[in-house]
Amino acid sequence: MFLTSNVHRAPLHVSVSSLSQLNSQSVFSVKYAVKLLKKLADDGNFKLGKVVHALLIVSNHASEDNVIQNNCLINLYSRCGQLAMARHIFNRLQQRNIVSWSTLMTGYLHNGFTWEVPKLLKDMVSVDNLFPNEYILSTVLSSCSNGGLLHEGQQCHALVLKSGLVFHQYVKNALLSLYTMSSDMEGVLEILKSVPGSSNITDNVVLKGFLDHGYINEALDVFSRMLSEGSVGDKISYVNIFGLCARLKDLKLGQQVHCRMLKSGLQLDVFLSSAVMDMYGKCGEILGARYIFHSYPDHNVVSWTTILAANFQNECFEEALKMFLQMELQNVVPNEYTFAVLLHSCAGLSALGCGKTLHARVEKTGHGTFVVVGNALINMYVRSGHIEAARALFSNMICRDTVTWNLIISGFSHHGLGEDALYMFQDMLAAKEQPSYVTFIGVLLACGHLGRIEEGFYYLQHLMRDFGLEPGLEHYTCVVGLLGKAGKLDEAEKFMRSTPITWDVIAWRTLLNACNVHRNYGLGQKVADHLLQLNPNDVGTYILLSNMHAKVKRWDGVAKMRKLLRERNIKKEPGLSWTEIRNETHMFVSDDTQHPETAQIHEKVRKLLAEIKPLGYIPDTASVLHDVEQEQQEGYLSYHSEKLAVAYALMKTPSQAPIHVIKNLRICDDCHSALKLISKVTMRVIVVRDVNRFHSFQNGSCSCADYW
DNA sequence: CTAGGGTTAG
Repeated sequence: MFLTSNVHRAPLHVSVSSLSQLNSQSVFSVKYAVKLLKKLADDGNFKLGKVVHALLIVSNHASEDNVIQNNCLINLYSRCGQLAMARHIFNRLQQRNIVSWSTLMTGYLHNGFTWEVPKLLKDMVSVDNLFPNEYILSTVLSSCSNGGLLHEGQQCHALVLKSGLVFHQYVKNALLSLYTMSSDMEGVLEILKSVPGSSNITDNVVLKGFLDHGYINEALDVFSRMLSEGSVGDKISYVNIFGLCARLKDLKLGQQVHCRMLKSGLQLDVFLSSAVMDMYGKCGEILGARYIFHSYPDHNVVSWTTILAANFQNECFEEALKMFLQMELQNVVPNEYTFAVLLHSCAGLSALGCGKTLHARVEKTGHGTFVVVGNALINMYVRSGHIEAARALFSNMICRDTVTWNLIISGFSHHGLGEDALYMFQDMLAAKEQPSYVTFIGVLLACGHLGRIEEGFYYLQHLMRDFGLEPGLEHYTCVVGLLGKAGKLDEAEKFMRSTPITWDVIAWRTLLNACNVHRNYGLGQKVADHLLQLNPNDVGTYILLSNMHAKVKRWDGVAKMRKLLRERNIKKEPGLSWTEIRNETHMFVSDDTQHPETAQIHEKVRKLLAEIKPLGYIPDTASVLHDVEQEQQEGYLSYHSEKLAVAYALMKTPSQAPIHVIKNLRICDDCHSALKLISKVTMRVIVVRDVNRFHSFQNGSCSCADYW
């Protein structure tokens, strides 16, 4: 074993056998023993450390009053994770100094016993009458921030001020960490303002602190100062700066930083490669993330989870699940974040079977008790249409956070369970959980479902502000939907014109949709014109407009829309529906003839339509453009993808089983009325997830109350 | 002889 000494002399060759030569008094100078012990402590070499300790005892070099050497021994044992031994030596010291205390404290801190460190400080002051120096204070402050000891930390701050050691950089940085830990960013700014001087470490502490607490402009300030001072030097700085780019979703900036990093010659390590992957993933550049993943092949759980997350964030859900299999083959053990990403990927696919398998697994491994996993499970069940499973999970959760509440509230809203959503919101307030920006989107959606206009406005104009939240575009769009659904179209339009905000396509389409449902042709045309001005190639607008023309039987309008679509060569996404039967996903395209059982499926659809005709089903030819761009054909309706999927599921599942179908577009009017009646004649629950919401068809009606 | 900053979920 080679130990390289940091002093100017030839490297020491130290091994157990060569140490036996040291068993004579002449070789063991005190100075040499200290150097040796320091080296062994730095390397965490417990085995050799013990040998040296033993030799010191045997050779009568271990005396209780050799303070420096004993401090080295305390350091050695605590650095090797042998805290009990370190404490034992400390207890037996005849003489000790402030370094003995400092070393012991560091031992407690690094071995996770953070709460013991302030107690040691108390003992040190009261028993030995020593006043803390900069070493002691920075260690105690670090212990307080690591252990979340806010109260003790504040007391230390008082000591720091008393001693005048704030101006010591180590102490200042430890204080900054403490204030960051307690989310007191104003306190951080205060310290930065009053204490001059900053190192790379200061920059990194505050950069990460600002980032974690949403102080983005302050983080950018730090970054630009680092650039101007040329101090973007080491890996940790880059990790934090990539975090900033990821947060900003600024791909250009991220690429520039990446270039700078490459030019500076810094080599990737597992932290840095994860940070770069994460940046590319969050900035929507999945290829960049994959490139980094392959260029630094020494992966751990975190870097694996990062690449899985990058795939998930870029909607490569299947790829994320596939890569997990590779991860398992490499014997990398997943953690709670890994499971959260996987469950969210299942949610993206509505892959219930896969989600359930993962659910069983996290229950078995114990990961199910982590909030991130619980949240991901709720999301997975919500998004695969099993709102009751989500409800049960929610009520069994041991600890919940804001996200948990947001998920269940918006889950209920998307499933048309407005009452449940609002009750949950009340529960959330009763549980003293702070509602967030996202919470109110779910709440306003619920108000929309229930037609509670006044209540919605109360939340928007008063309650949100009571919680210090400024309503945003999403909330205002919910209000447009709320007014529109209640048929107050002119008010909705007035609201849009009078609210000083830049409305997006989604908001205008919400109004257009309301005009469509309420057959307000005049306003609808106006809104559609505006929408087409914003985006002349927007397929969604053409479809809604055409449906509207059809509803008021303006066939010339329908024909015009089709002509426009053809002229502008606008291709519509094909309508797809899929359903999972016994862990297998079956995909259907409208007018599908690829499926091996096409003949039987079509026969089933015809039978179902014949069965519901006596209940009042009239094929609605106007909806056709929803799924095809060609001229409408007689009988074409029968082959809409969701009808095929439902028919197939009816053929292949037991008579009591609920049916779940996922669709990539909005469900069309005709399928909607057909499925309502099919749910009645077959006595089945049919849940369809379309792009916007869930439709739960049961006994002839739908949870969306025929408005979507 | 003793002290500080880094990656993954929404």
